Amino acid sequence: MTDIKPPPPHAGHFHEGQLREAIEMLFFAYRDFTSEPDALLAGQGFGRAHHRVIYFVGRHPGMTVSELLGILRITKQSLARVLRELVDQGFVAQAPGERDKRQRRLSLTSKGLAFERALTERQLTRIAKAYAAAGPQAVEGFRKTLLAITDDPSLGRKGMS
Amino acid sequence: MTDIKPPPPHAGHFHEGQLREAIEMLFFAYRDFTSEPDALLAGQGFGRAHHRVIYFVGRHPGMTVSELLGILRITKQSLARVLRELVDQGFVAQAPGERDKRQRRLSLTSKGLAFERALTERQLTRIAKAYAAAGPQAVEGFRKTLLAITDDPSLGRKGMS
DNA sequence: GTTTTATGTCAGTCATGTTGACATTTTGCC
DNA sequence: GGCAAAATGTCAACATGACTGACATAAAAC
Repeated sequence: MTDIKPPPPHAGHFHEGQLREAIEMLFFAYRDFTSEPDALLAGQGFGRAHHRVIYFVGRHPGMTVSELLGILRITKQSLARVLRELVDQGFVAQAPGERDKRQRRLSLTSKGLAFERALTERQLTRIAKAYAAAGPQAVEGFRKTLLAITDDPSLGRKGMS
Repeated sequence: MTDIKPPPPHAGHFHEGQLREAIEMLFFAYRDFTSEPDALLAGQGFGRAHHRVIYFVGRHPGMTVSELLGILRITKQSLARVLRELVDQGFVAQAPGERDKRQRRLSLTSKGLAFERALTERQLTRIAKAYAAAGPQAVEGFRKTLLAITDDPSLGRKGMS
């Protein structure tokens, strides 16, 4: 009585079991995917929040604090602590904007760049192995489906200029 | 000098840009995917940890605490707080094992079952839409690739019986 | 010249994870 | 029968990363 459920009327033409499999795959994949850089981060007294900042600043050198907040979707108070530690310890550099001097343009120092590579390398390797094992056609389906799961793939990444 | 990097020697036959796209897609998809049930959870004074417990107990009625700990990969102390709240508020039931009376077999009450459906429905709908939009072939690639990203797809789910 | 924007900061709180130590009940083995 | 191991619970202390609310400053924009 507790495990046989009628399919919900809005589930489209997929079985609920297939959809639940996706829920669980996302949970397990993300858990494993994020677990690797943690040892490296812990060695520096950092956490995942630091990784995210380092990653996106490395990806978008010269980005503003506002842009970073838009990507991470956290409050500026949450970001402030993490960012201050990274700046104080010489991983991230801040520079006033040229046109708009209120902005603090963010970039990685060479120390930050080296750390970013060490952190991201583990994840790149994991993805590379998975992509190679799955094959190009599966990767295309992976990309297409994952983007469809995301709220709006264009926002929060490059859309906010 | 900061954004042109040579491809790492171990990245296989995919460009680093493609691999970084995957890193970012996983981040954004998972963030959006987990964001929806939060309002519902907050209304009960719960968080994501409660959702995970409710989800997996609903998925595996009669599971033991050890099995749940193995899936979630958190400490028993972390689980204890969440589980106690769910039991106290009548979402989860505990029953001693028949053969092994040390065990507390976990299951959802009818109240818990109703809440599980309300919570999971949002995520099922999201996946169903994405699957429908992407098509069966893309879904197959999605599954294959996501499983390859996961450490060992057989462990931590059904393999520990 | 006033308002808005970009950013920083202080203070308090909450959710969720951790480690370490210890208690209880039951099982399983000699 | 008795003792070790297992399944679970619990207390205490702590770290991380999120939140809200309030206020401060400098620069840009109208």
